[in-house]
Amino acid sequence: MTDQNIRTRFAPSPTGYMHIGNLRTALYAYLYAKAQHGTFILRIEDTDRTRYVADAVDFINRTLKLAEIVPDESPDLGGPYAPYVQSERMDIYKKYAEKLVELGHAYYCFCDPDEDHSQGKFGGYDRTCRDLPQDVIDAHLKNGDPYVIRQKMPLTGETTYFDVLHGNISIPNEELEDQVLLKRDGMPTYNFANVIDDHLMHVTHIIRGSEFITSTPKHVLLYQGYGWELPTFIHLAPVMGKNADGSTSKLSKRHGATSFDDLVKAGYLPQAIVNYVALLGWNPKDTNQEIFSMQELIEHFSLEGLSKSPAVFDYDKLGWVNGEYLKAMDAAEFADKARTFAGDLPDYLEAHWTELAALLQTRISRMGEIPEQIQFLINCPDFDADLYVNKRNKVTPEKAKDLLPAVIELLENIPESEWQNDNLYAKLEAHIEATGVKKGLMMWVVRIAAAGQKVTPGGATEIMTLLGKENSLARLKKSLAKLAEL
RNA sequence: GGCGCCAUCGUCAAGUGGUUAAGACACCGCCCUUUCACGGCGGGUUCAUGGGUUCGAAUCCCAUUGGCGUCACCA
Repeated sequence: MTDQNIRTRFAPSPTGYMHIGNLRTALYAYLYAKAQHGTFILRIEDTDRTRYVADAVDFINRTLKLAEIVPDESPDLGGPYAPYVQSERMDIYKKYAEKLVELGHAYYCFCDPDEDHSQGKFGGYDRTCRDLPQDVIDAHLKNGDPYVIRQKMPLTGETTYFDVLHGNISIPNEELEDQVLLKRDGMPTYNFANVIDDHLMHVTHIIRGSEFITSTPKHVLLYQGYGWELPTFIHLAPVMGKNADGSTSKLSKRHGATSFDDLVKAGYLPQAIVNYVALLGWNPKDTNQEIFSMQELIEHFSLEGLSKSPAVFDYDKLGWVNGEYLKAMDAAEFADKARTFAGDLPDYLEAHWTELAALLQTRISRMGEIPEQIQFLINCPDFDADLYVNKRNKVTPEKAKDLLPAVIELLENIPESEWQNDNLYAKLEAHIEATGVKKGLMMWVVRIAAAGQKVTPGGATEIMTLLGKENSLARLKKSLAKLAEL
């Protein structure tokens, strides 16, 4: 029922940034391996010295850990095919590159990359080095001249491979250039190291982005050149972002927070991000469920559920998923976590934080909204009398002016020690009954006068509870004074 | 531009020749309500276009259009 030998890998280059598209690729590779009781490998592809970023490997480790994507083999963990960092495997690539030359599928090229060459089809180089006599090659090598090793592509015919999502894909061989395998600095290129490592590490399923669809024939030719068995290819559709004009393009920084890190900082829970991202381009075949724990994702995951068309990243839906996680959180846990996003608070709010957090818990879709949500409790907004207008409850500024004095008097008689929500509510309710005013009208007036803002987390009495007696009355009086000017 | 991939509501999507074309987000309306939110109920000309194949097409084929990718000593 399960194949113990399934092995997938995530092979990022260390850029210090975990794009949401890469995270999704890692997730799917992980989910597939785990769903099949297989092995998930983390391999670092750091063959570009010019793009190396310090601490980037730590960053990747931390990110994967936060996302609960845990490798079975990695640079830190080691494993049967260590090392798992490409820059530590240079001798391996050199050996295999030379072997491919021997096999007749690659050749030495001594062209200078900075020099202009006769323009062949492929721009900066031509294929003349293919035909270099052996004695010329030997002389260059003996002389210690710099060189690269290029793959020798077939000039005719086409190369076909099978992709789980797309079926057979064929590319005419004449479209394939004699790509560099081993660079001048001795480092392998992605297209080479990737194939060597995937084979050596016994990767069975290559799950990666669709940008590699066109270069896969080159990889296939490499496997065939060595006489190696082909892995199974799965090319994922890209994650898109929505542009201001409504069009879409591959998700990038201009679409806002698009790295896992950015999203966490914006107040989305790691599990919620993973949950949402899992659904971007995949959906379970056996359920309409939308909220999944990592364990549930593993249980439901199958390659058949992968989508081959691009998916647009939707912050609204992410917000909904995150909101579901937020609401499901233990109240105390939410309060703690939310507190770290709230910033500096005045004493009265600090004292009422548990209540405030409870009000926020069902109202926000991400923690980053908290400061703006509670700002009105710290500084009363300077508001206009129009704010009192509410059609449904038939509220007008005039009515507010009529009702407020009695409320203020009532509240002034409530001792500080009895200034709690239930009591305030009870007192106001009694007052409402005594005066015969509609509850909605009265509460609206009080809430606006105290909050100075149309939409608030919590109703009139809840806000006054948070503000405290002194503060509430000060606000009410000030509001009344403003109304008196009318 | 060559080559390649893709195409179901605004978005994520189910669907694999015969369905009233699911579900979710968003949106709109109603209910609930001390505002908002939560929750409940309800709503919407969705199969890019044009040709085929077929008794029958969102499903198969071709073309067109559009989107995306790729064409580095980056990955």
